Amino acid sequence: MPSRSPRPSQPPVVVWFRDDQRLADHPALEYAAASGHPVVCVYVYDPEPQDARAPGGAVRWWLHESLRELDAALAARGGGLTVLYGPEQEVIETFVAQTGAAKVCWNRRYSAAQRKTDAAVKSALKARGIEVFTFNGHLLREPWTVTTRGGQPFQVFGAYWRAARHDYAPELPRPAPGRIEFFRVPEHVTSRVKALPDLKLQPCAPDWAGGLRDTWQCGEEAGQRRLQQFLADTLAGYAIGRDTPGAQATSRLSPYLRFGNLSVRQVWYAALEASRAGPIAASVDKFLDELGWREFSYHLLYHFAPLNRVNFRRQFDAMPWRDDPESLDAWQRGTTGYPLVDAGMRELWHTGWMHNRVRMVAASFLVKHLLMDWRAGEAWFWDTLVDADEASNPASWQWVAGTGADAAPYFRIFNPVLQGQKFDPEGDYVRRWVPELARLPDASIQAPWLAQRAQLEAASVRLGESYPGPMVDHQHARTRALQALHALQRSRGEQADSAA
DNA sequence: TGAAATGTTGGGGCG
DNA sequence: ACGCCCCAACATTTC
Repeated sequence: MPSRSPRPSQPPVVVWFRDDQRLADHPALEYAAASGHPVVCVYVYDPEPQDARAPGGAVRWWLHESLRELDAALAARGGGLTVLYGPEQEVIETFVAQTGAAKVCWNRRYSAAQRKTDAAVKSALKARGIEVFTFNGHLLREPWTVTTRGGQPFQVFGAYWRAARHDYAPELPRPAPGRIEFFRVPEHVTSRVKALPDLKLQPCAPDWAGGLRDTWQCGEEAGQRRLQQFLADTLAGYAIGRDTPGAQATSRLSPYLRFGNLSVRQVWYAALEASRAGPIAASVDKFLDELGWREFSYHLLYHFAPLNRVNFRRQFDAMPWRDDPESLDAWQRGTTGYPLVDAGMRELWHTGWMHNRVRMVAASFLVKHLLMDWRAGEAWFWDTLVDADEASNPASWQWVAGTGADAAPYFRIFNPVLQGQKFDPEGDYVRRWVPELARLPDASIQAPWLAQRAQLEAASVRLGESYPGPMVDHQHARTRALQALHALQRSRGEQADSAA
C-alpha cells in the first residue's frame, strides 16, 4: 500500500500492543505506519482482569523489561510507548476518545476471554465510527484456518501438523516500518496513563528476580541475538542435544515468542534458511515440530477453552486427585529427594525457565507419583515461568497428565532415576542445580539413596539432612498411580455399559 | 517425547 | 558329543 505522509492535524491511529512487543514483522504497526495517520503506540496493563488470567510473577518481570525495551526502540525513532492502566475495554475507549483517534489496530489474540474483550472493544469503537483493523502477528496458522476434511478442529497433533504444513507457506516476515510519523499525546490526556515503574511489575521485597536478571536479556534486540546464536551454534545438533539438559542445546526462544519479541514467522524462516546451508534437515525438522506444538496448543486454546481449567478428556473429572499441600510444597521447592526433579524445580525458581525434557519428568512426578491435580502444577509454572502462556502451559500439562488432546497414555510413567541416567548420565545438570550432591560419583548421583555409605561420606552427603531421601518410593508410587488411573478407565467403561 | 514384565533366543558352562 | 541349565541380550506385551 502507498505510504502517505501524515499531517499533524490529522487524527491518530492507535496501535494497541499486546504480546507482540517488537517493531519488525508487526502487521498492525506496519499498517498504521503506512495509513497516513500519525501513530500512537499503547500498552494496556490490567492488574485484575475480570475473566482473563492475571499474569504470573515471572511473566510480570519479563513484561517490565520488554516494555522498557519497546519504549526505548520507539523513542529512538522519535516516538514512545504510552502505558495505560486498568480494564482494557474501558481504557482503550477512553484513550481513543481523548486523543480523537480515527483508527485502532492490533494483532489478534486467541483465548476465549481475550477474544471476548477484543470483540467488545471492536464493536464499541465501530459504533462510534472508529475503524478497527486486526491482523495475525502471533501464529503461523490461525486456529480457524486448519480443519479436518469434515471441517472439525484436529485433536491429534500428527494429523494437525501434517494438515497445517501441507500446501501452505506462512507469510514472509516483514521488516520494521522504514519511517513512523508519531502522534504526540496531548498533555491533558492523563487519565489511565502510567509510568512503567508505577505498574510495579517487578518484585521488590523480597527481590526474587536476581536469577532472572542473570539469565535473560529481554526484548526484541536480545531475541534477535538469541535467534542468531541458536542458528549458528545449536540448531545443527538440536535433534540429539535437545534432550540433554546439562548442555545448552535448546533454542531458549520460548519467552521471546511468548511476548512477541520475536515473531514465529521470523523464527520459522530463519530455521528453514539455515537448513539450506547444511545437511541438518533432521534437526531443523525437530525444531519446526516444536513450533508446531506451539501452534497446536493455540489451536486447542481456541477450540476447546478453558484449557487451564477443564480436562480435555472429561472422564478425568472423576479422578480423585490427592490434596496434599506439604507434598506440593516439597515439589515446588525442589526437595522431593529425586535429583533430576529437584534440579528442574530449582532451575525453574532461579531462572524462570526449565529444560523441556525435565519439565516432562517434573510434571509427571507431580501428577503420577504424587497423584496431584495437574492444575496445581500448571498454576505453579504459570507463576514461575517467563515463557508461561495461555496455550502452551495448560496444553502441555494436560498432555503430561494424560487428560489432554493426543496426550501421553495414563500408563506412561517416567522413572526419574532412569530419565536422569539416560539424559544426564554424567550428572552435569544435577550437579549444577543440586550442589549438595555435586561430589557424588556419576553412578549414584541420580539415586543417592542407593549409594554406598562410604560414597555418601566422601561426598559429604547426609541423607535426610543435607539432602532428603525420596519422598515417595518409585515402585510404590507407580503401582498406586496405575491402580488409580486404571480404575478411572474402568469406571468410564461401566458408565458406557450402563448407558448402552 | 516409557517402563516393567514377560517371552524368546543363543552361547557357554557343566555333568 | 549331548542335553540341560543359566542368563545375557533382545523382542514383545502389558500397564
